[in-house]
Amino acid sequence: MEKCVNLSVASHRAQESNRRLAARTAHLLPETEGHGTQGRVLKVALTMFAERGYAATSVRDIAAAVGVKGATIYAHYASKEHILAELCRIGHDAHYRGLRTAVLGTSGRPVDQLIAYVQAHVGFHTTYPMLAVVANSELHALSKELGASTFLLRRQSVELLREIVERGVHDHTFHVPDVWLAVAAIGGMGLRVAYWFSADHALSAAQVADGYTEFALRLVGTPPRRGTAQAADPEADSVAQRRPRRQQKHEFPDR
Amino acid sequence: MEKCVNLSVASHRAQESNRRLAARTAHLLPETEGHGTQGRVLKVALTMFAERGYAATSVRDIAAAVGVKGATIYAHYASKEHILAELCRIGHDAHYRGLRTAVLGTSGRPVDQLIAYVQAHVGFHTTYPMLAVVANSELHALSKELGASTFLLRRQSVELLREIVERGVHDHTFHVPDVWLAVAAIGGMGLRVAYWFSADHALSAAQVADGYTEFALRLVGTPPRRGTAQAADPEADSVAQRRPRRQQKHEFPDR
DNA sequence: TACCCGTACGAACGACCGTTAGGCAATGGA
DNA sequence: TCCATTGCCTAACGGTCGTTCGTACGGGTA
Repeated sequence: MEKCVNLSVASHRAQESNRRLAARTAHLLPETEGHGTQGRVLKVALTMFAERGYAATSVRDIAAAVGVKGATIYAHYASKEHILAELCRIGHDAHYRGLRTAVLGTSGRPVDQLIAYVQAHVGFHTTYPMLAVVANSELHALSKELGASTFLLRRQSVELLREIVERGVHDHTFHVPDVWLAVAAIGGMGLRVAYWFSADHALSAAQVADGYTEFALRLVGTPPRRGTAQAADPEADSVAQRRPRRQQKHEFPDR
Repeated sequence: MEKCVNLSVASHRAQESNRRLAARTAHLLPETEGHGTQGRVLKVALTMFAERGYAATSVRDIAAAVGVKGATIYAHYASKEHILAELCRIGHDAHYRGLRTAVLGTSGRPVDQLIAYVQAHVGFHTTYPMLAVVANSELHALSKELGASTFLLRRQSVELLREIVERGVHDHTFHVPDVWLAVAAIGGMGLRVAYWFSADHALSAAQVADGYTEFALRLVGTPPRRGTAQAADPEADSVAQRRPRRQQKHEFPDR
């Protein structure tokens, strides 16, 4: 046993079975993807925070991967925590805006809104897995001050789903034992997608989104329109039986 | 801005909105709960790993909370990673054994097995939230050698659910667009319970387990026997309409 | 009595931590 | 040509990290 095996070294040998998430490439938002050193720092930090965790990633680690010395980081960000804060804000902001845009672009019926919400929710987690992992599982490392705007966005995302479910229950299209429980279940199962999904997964992002949309509709107790989904055949898009086709691509680029 | 604000200090000021999990008391298994220093180390480490994360918790932090000096920890554990390894192993072992016992105590019909599985799955996450959080979100910090047995247990837990769903699809009681997707959704939504559930939650552990069981049954497309769940009334136990009553307490102590 | 073993300690090792200070070269507008 | 700005550097500060070493105390055993 060596004298001093430190965190970053230990994390480096993480290989396959114990990977934190399946995705291998950091995907930042197109409009946020800067081309200078500052943007590269953000992208590298995203990858490392997602794979090793915030606390296990040092400023020098990020700098080395960017191709710069540690001190240079501080010419672009006030502190390591500010980098995390920006990533969390970007992630939750994109997430919430995606949900909001999708939901607002529907008829207004709770069923349609739920479909749009889950499509956008799952779509975000398949398109930006690393952003989702960092924004969700490193949030606790953020101080109250630096995380304030992020916490607000997260509350709004949950609240948006809660209102949809509540309205669906109210007009008797949804039937759930408890509104909050359904919100937690739908939100939670979508969140977990970020950990196991990757571009080379057997299922495409659209298939995952469609499958989870079907699951969410069943979860809230909506009666199936025609038949129910068939097993084993990935082409059998059961959601298409309820709506003409998956609605707009909810602003996330296709893969 | 101070000269050197370090991780442990920064994590200490995490207060409310950004807490990693809602639970406040570490709950180790009764049979694992040692009374000596070794047991106290395990319990304290569980709390700190759950709240701050493995990498953000130092050996001296644990020692101080136990009331002992850092060097003493090494009289009981070979390394910090060995503590994490033991916690992960305990957690996944209890989880898998709970699932297995619950499923084996049923009639053998996929519906009954799924009910038993979800009850045990959710029950574990409400009873041992900290153990679940550590065992799941700190797993990536474990080396392949120290985590081998844990990785195996996790694969077995997922495989158990996969077989249940597969058999249900095969005998036409379940109808899902994709078996693996249903497994991921059911497993994932249960896993998230550990993060938001606590003893003083508005919903009891039993209500959460029953609600999620209902969700899982709907998710796999089982036709409702009589009516569906009613909204807003926590006493309306929809699962009870399918089965006489929640089956045995699947070996987790009641709260 | 002599011995051992489990438990706990202070001190230290060497590496790494986040962060700052100060300097140097290139750039571009006045 | 001068000057301010930008971007990056080296070096260092004050700590903390995981871990080891040598020691000491206390109780059970031979």
